[in-house]
Amino acid sequence: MKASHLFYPTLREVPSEAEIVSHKLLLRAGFIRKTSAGVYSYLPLARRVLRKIETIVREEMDKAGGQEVLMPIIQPRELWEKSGRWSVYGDEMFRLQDRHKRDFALGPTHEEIITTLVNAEVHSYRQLPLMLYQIQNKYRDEIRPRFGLMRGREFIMKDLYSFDEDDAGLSIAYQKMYAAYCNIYDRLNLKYRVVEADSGAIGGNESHEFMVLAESGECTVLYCDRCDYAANVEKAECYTPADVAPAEDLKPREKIHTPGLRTIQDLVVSLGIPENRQVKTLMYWADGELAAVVMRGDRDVNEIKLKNALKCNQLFMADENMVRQQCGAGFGSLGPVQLGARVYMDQEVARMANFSCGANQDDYHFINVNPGRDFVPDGVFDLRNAVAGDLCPVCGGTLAALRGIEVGHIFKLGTKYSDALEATYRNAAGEEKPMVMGCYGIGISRTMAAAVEQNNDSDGIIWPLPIAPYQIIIIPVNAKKADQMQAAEDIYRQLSSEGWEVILDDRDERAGVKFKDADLIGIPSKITIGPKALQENQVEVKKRWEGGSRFIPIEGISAKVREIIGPQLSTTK
RNA sequence: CGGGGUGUGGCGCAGUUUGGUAGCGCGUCUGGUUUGGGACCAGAAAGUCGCAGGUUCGAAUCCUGUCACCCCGACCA
Repeated sequence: MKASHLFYPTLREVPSEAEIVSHKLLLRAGFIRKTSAGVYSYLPLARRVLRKIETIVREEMDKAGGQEVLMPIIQPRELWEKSGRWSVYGDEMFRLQDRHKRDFALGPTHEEIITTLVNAEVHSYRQLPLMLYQIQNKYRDEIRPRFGLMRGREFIMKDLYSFDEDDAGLSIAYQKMYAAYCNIYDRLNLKYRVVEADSGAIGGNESHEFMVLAESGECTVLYCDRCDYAANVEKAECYTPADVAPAEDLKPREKIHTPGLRTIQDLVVSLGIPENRQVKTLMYWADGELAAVVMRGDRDVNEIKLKNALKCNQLFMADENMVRQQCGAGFGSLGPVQLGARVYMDQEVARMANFSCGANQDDYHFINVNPGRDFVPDGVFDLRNAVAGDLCPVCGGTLAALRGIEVGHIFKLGTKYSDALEATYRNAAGEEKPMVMGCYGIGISRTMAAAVEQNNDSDGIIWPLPIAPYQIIIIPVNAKKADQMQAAEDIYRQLSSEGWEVILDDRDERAGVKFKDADLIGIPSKITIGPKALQENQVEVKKRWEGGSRFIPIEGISAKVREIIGPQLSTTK
């Protein structure tokens, strides 16, 4: 491709809307343009990258036994009523009406469609197992779209759905997908980790997330330094050794006057009580009932764990006025001792002794409170977020934390959707059984952003070779010099004919401009044709991902290029 | 939805407090000089100041309403 014809409008300045590096660079390098909040156009360079990611994903899905389909984006309300998700999905679903005022949704996901399809066509165990997948746009009216492609309202996603006779079949499918996903991220050349995850609203039991590691990641990943335990912070268990008892004598409880002191920090500052000797009490509204969560002062509540522990459907922070009515004190003065609500205690608190907490009376706190003696909780669970430094729940090693971008997520769904949508089959014994399902997603457009997030420098993007929009860019230093252009054309034709994807920057720009653009758009290797080297029939080859360059003779350039850049990749458009 | 902020040539911004009919840098176009890391000189084009109403002799500027976008939070691939 000649740069003079390539549509890649680069920007010198960063559009003010961009916050994170992938968003800034994809805009600046002419890969994407925004149409509306969370909705983007993909320009030619981006299209090529997306296609390469898709190709790798497709190859691995096919290899694992998947078959590609294409399904409607516009989906009728009835389908979503059947699964019960028309109301559950709420405002996050884009909804529209046709001319007859019939309701439709823009598909946020395709469980309903695919299950209905399979239900209609699959009736016998002889037709199972079955793995179908699609790569297409999905729509979620996010509360707050942000970070460019990272959290869009329209995004490209691969979803594969597996249908099996039983749990054993599902496990096989799940393992195949797990392996396929590892292959995919290996082939994409991205640094990632697989973590245990909560399966959330989609349902099911076992679930793993694939996290591309990057500073700007929205997820916190905890992993063990000794074994291969790794989990999303939402899921990571906090391991509390059972044998550790409080190592101090219990002191008598005292009520102290603490005018105006409301926060953990207030008590640290005014009374010198460290955060980890305090307990905080947070009030939740769980399925219409007030629930207090009691936790060490420096910890954060994990609402997913809480929701799972209480087995409730709806959970949100309680309103202060309501709490005051029922408990007699405001948020900053609550404690588990004789509280007018059910008390759920984080397991860590059981190991604490002589801590301080609110006295359920404004401007008063207790000190030297002890669980068991001063109050008995209605339940003790693991309710806090794990943090770096915690003990590994598997081997007792130490957990460390990393930031990650969730680019893939695999679930065992079980029979949740097949029950709701009556996707059944006849087994060998002639019995009617629900199919056992799994679903496996990869954010394609998000993966592109994640790749940039992980691979960039102050000059721009550094595409991993397997997904680079082009692999080589040829830059004649001066487009007006016929000998340079001639050499550039020759090399361009030769490398292109050998299957390399090459840009020839034939624009009549100064060398600096061409170098800057080449670096910005992140082409992995650059061949510069300058006057001095050309006299000796040489050109300069430079890799985007490392400093330094080398001069090589034009004669026999293909072999040299292969040697320097790497073997020609099989990935096709 | 709550809190904060911004809308002014393609991009980044100033001007708004104190009303007088729009300016800077980058980019674009023309000509010339340049040519190994975002050149220089000369000239030019391009803006209903987000939109609608109002106040005023006069509104980018004041008032009312409205829309869009960004950031923080609750939610999520």
